[in-house]
Parts: sequence; structure tokens; C-alpha cells
Amino acid sequence: MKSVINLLKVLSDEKRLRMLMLLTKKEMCVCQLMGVIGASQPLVSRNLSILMNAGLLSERREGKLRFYRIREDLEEDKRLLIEALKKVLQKDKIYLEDLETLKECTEFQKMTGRCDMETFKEFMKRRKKKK
Amino acid sequence: MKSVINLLKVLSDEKRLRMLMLLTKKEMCVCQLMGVIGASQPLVSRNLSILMNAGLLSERREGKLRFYRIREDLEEDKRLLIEALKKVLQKDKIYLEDLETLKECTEFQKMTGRCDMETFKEFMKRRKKKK
DNA sequence: ATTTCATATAAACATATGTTTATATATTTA
DNA sequence: TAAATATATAAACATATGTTTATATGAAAT
Repeated sequence: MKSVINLLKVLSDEKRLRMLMLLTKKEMCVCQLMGVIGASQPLVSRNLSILMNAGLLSERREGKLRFYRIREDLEEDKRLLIEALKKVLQKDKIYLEDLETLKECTEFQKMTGRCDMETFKEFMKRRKKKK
Repeated sequence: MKSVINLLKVLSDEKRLRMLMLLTKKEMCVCQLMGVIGASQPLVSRNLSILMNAGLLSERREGKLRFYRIREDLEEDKRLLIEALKKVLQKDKIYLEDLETLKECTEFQKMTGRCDMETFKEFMKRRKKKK
């Protein structure tokens, strides 16, 4: 029960839920998440560490970057709940917007050939202008 | 997204989750819930009103008593998530204990032929002694 | 080695949440 | 109509949580 409660608590924060949903699509580094979620670096890092502590993510280091992904050996209860959430959010507006932003962000990254904070800050600026 | 987040928040409280799980088994009044959960009347009432506001429960009045149950016309996302939680908690220790307590509580109620606060307070006392 | 840069962590703060105590409401019974 | 009773609500409090700002860490590049 305690672990289920904790899981619900961890995922009942909008930014964390959005981050987790993005990570079900692909591995991402901190600066990419900043770009898509539109949150500050410390906030993204803190939420990642909360998701890590909940046993949901694994981490991989590559140079200065740290990539996060959903653990492949998720416990049964976590796997089931995440599946349910994916189903529930399938047509959710914010979730679909995030997926779209992720696509654009990935393209922008390919175009520039870079993966650093400046690049994603630039991406966020352009995105704001669009609106 | 907002409604899913709120649902997760509402259910990430142990007492509320336990109450909801009990209510998937049968309709219950406030004093029965007090007996099984072992919480004070105001706390049970407050949590019931939170579950109501989240669109999870319906209420039926019978004399001085108020009976609560899971809404039969639950929205799709809520239904899905509750189903997932039921699956996840199927073998959970606290959940199974609660079901056992519910059974005993119902028997005690039949035996005494009463459904009021005194009766359930008495039930709680006896239960504590057992341990 | 020093600087740069991505990320993590700590400190500080405001706000939200769970719980208890006290009080109100509304139905029943006397 | 008054007293009793089941439940709801309000007030008060302590604790937990999300967020920002400032600082630390550790790898890479110079």
C-alpha cells in the first residue's frame, strides 16, 4: 500500500506526470526536458530525482549530459499504473501538445547538431514567439 | 490532465484510498467507515466530501444515516484508474485486512441489529483488544 | 590547471494538506 | 417542541510540498 500511495503522490504533480509521459516515448536528457516542459533546470533536476527515488527511472551518463529513461525492470504495480495512465491520457490536450513539442525540439536539435542548454533556451524562445 | 492530476492527488492519501477500495465492495455509511478505517468522524466525513468532490461517489440518505457508494456513471478515466488500482492492490496486506475487518464489522452489526456510532465504537474497542 | 558547462543539491520561502477540536445542521424520537 | 443523534463544516494547527535563488559537483575543453 505504502509504495502505491507514494507512486500516486509522485505522479500527482503536473510536471512530473508530463515528464514521465514524455519518457515513455524516448530517453531524454535534462536540457531536453527543460525545453519541452518549460521549467527551470533545478526544478527539472529535482523532479527527476523524485522520479528516480520512486523507482521509476534509470540514468545514463554521456559526457556532461545525463540521460533518463523509464526503468526496463519496473515493478509490476508501477508498470500497471503507468500503463493505465498512458491509456487515460492518450487523448489529453496537454499530453498531445507535449508530444508535438518533443518532435519540434528533436528536429531543432538535429538541425543545430547540438545538445546543450543554450540550444534549448533558444528553442524555448522561438516557441514562445510562435504563440 | 487537470482532472487526472486531481484524481491522483485525491487517491494518494492512505485513508481515502482505503475508503474507496472498501466502497468498491459495498455501499457504506459514515459510522461503518469509522469502524473499519479507525478514524474519527470528522476525518471520515471530510475525506468522503473530498471523494465526492472528485466525482467518485454518490450519496443516499436513509433516516439519520448517509450511505456512500462509488458512482455508477463514473467517467471513463476514473473508472480505468480505479480498475488499475484494484488490480494493483489485490494482494495488498492492508487492503486484505480492511476487507476482513469489513466482514467482521458487518457481522457485528447484524448481531446487534444496530447501525449507529455507539455500536461501531464498541466494535473498534473489541477489535483493539484482539490484537 | 583553469575555465566552462550540464547537472545536482541546499536554503529559503510560500502554499497546500492532513488532522484535531469545536460547532453547526438536519433528522428522528420522546 | 425539545432532546438526542448522525453527519457536516469551520477554525486552528502542524507538517509536507512545490518553487525559486544561490551554490556545489564533476566532466570536458582550453
